[in-house]
Amino acid sequence: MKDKFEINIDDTINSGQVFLWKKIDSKWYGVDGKKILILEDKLDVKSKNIHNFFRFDDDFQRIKKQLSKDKVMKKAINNFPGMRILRQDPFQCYISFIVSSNSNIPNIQTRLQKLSQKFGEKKIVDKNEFFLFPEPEKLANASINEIAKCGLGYRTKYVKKAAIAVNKGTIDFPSLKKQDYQEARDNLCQVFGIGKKVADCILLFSLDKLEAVPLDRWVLRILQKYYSKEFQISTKTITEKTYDELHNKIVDHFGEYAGYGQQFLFKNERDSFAKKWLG
DNA sequence: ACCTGACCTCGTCT
DNA sequence: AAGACGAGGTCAG
Repeated sequence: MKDKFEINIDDTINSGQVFLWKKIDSKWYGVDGKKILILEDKLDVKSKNIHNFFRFDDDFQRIKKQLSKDKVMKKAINNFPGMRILRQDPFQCYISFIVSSNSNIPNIQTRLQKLSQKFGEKKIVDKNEFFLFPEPEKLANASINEIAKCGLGYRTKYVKKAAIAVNKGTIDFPSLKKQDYQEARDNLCQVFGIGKKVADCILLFSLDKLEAVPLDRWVLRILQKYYSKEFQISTKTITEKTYDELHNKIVDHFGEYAGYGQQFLFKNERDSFAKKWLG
């Protein structure tokens, strides 16, 4: 209970999970699907939205304790004890990570802002203008040309197809939530433009699969740097096969909350290189 | 089955 | 100032 008050909003927002957040006069405003969430210094613990978004239903102490068996992890958690994994709107999360491929954070943010502005509903909150995240139907029916204007490059066709899959019901988020990790991931990977890394992001950040560990360039670097003995990383670029092998070893080592742990390692390493976060 | 290269775009660096 | 580089990957050959 006490722990709920120790959340660090800045660290949580700036950990590469979410992109449509903006700080205005010491308050964070963010788009989460069809909602605009407002985060003040002290979180409103009674708000159902906040409860859900910050995963208050998780036993964070237990997660922390289990992950801290590993020394490097323990240190990373101690550096950012107030950071949390968020439970995002699944469709927004899905599109966000599809457009994230081979990109950096400012770039991803711009794309999502443009998509929302073009296809999402306008909302005024506290005299500030926001755009809700577009409905699947809206993106599914948008022309390739219009989507391309949002600066998606070759990801344009991914987004269009992915939105169609959701609109048709081929991809159904509530069902994916009920499936186990492997099955849900296999299903997500059927979508054109979703590989294992992107699938893991969607699973971890919006579908309650805390054992999903997105293996990106950063995580590989981290593993090479601190875990060369535990997991021998042969290549810099990860292949289909090595992805699963490595993932299995990681879950073996860190346990069922490995995905949660990955976030701490990631945040810790990124901040030591002072990468750009959201403003 | 693996491995390699191409891929859109944008911000940053030189 | 223009050109190269690389960024939280994926797909096709």
